[in-house]
Amino acid sequence: MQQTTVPHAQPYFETFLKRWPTVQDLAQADDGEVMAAWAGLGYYSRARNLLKGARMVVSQYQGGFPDDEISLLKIPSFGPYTAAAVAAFAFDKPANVVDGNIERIMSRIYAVDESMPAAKPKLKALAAQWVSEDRAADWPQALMDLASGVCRPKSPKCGECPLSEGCLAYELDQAERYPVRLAKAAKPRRYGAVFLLVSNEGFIVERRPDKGLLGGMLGLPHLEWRGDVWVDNDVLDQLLIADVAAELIGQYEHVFTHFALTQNVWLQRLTEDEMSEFLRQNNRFQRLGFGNEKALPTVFGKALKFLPM
DNA sequence: AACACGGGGCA
DNA sequence: TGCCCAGTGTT
Repeated sequence: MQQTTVPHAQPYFETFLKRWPTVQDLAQADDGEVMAAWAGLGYYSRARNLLKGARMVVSQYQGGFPDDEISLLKIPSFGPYTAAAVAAFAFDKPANVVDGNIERIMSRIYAVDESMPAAKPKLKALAAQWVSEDRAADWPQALMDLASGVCRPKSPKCGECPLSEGCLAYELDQAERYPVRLAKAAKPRRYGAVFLLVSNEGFIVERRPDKGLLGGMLGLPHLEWRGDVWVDNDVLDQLLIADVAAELIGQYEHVFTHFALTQNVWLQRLTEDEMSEFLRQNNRFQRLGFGNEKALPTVFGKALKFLPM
């Protein structure tokens, strides 16, 4: 769930456990199937690293997880948070489990005025004082539950909080001010054009390289997403199939972590023969049948919604 | 230490 | 519109 809300992640979690019930099953999974199952969740490097981690656990530990934080931390997809969380929740070991929730609680109890993210080391040190040898798993769980339900980012319910006595932010009547965050720089905007090369059976996609944005995912062909506005004539010069008429059928907006995208949607209708011929000459592309749109990241799923029914 | 990396829900 | 989410890996 790293950086993802529980309600968003939960159905994916259920699907994953049904399809790959054990770490051995996941280690043997097909990479493309795992990436497709992750589509829509975002932060796709997590899926690649989860697979790497599963394969390492099976090869190094014969499929049984190590139970100490130091060893867990060496597994791909395990960072400081996850290593501590697994040590505590799976093995009931004392561990300093610090996620965004616990950072918020600490910043309020101690009224930490240093701004995020610079304050993170200080908040982690403060959280260390709350690690308990007794009921090691219950303490971080209780703090996280308290943070999500009571010590919420907006409108904290200090009147219901068992820790309000001694909470410096509460005594200052400024709970909502913490954690202190500086205003973020405005998100830059980029512009692009995406191409729907469509036959009666499906449409053309490509497997994106493992590194970078949407790495390892299937994607639609598109112009590079750049900071300057496209010109339609330029787009027409860069069609993958030059001798088939292209029609501009829509435009949409999509927001990534570090930029916003305005994208035009271009449609080219192909016969089955034209598509087969194109695929024969362009190995990096493949056809995805209608009905499999869920294998695509959201930014491309949005483009397909412009297809006339 | 700073940056790259998705997407959805909510005020 | 901006914030935040059971953060990690790379530069």
